[in-house]
Amino acid sequence: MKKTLIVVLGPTGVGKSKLSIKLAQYFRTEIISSDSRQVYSELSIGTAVPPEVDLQKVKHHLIHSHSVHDDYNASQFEKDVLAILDHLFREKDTAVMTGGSMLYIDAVCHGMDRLPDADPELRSRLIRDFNEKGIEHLRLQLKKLDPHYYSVADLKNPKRLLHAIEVCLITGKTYTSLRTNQKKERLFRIIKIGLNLERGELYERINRRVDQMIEEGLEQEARHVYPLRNLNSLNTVGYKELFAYFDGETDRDKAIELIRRNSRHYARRQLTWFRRDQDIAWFRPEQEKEIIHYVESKLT
RNA sequence: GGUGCCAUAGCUCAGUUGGUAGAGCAACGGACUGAAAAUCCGUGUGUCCCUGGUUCAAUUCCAGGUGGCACCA
Repeated sequence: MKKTLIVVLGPTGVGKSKLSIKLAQYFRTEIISSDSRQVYSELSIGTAVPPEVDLQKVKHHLIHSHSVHDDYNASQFEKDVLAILDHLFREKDTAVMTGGSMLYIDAVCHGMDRLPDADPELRSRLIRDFNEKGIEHLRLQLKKLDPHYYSVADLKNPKRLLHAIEVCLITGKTYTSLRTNQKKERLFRIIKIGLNLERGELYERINRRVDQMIEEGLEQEARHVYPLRNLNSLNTVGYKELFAYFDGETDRDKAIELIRRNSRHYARRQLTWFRRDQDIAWFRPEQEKEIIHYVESKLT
């Protein structure tokens, strides 16, 4: 029998975790989190890690598996998930993956091209150059290293330019030549379940969840990691806004309002990304029966 | 009940010496291959409260109405 990965995706706060537990229980299997921030063990409240009771019900993978000090990325995630699945599929026919990190989901479903690991020293040098000389400097460098990518790149986006440059410098090849634009073959079947709500309803849920996080002690959690604020892992909604408050740049209410807004913006970006994926079957989060029925119809 | 002020975008407001309007915030659309909860690009979405009058033309002027606020009774 062909093994199956059931992917539950959707905007933040829509109710993915709850449904995933139901699915995992129904199919007697385990859950892999596809959330780029829940992997960090220092973060719980602000990343909406499921409560301990839920984690007890079903085994979860890649939650609190790393530290904010670790360099983690989508490619590493792809490798980690494939290893977990390899192990899991020896015993189970299905597995559930749930989370909203778009690139991470695609890394598992489509695969990432083989590129070199980032060299921390080179990266910080390039960042320093960018800060001192501006984006024009990055553009000129890229134009020399990879004229083709330069012609199609988003020339206003420093991260994109910088990454292409570092890949060229490390490999001695052009970034273009390493981008295959091909889906990787997977040995398992993938079923994508998308959860969504009417926009106003979703925003209400997001706003309410932020208030709940504050009640549960998000401020204290953020204060705990405040000294590490420069780590990329802490460039995260729910923390960066509170850091600004701790710095005295805004007041508390303003910071909380910004968390709400930035969470809404994040949800929108997620929906934009998912919209173009034709493989997703969309449901409302409470349609458990319909979803199970849909999955079973795909399994036969 | 009387007098005065106000009514313009989802919100707070600006403006048009009469030629159908614009800021901030919010909102909306898009991109995305190893930092992705990141990063970047784009978009005013409007019965200018209603009805009538004056006028070639009214969101703007006039009258009445409705609603809100303030003060006086």
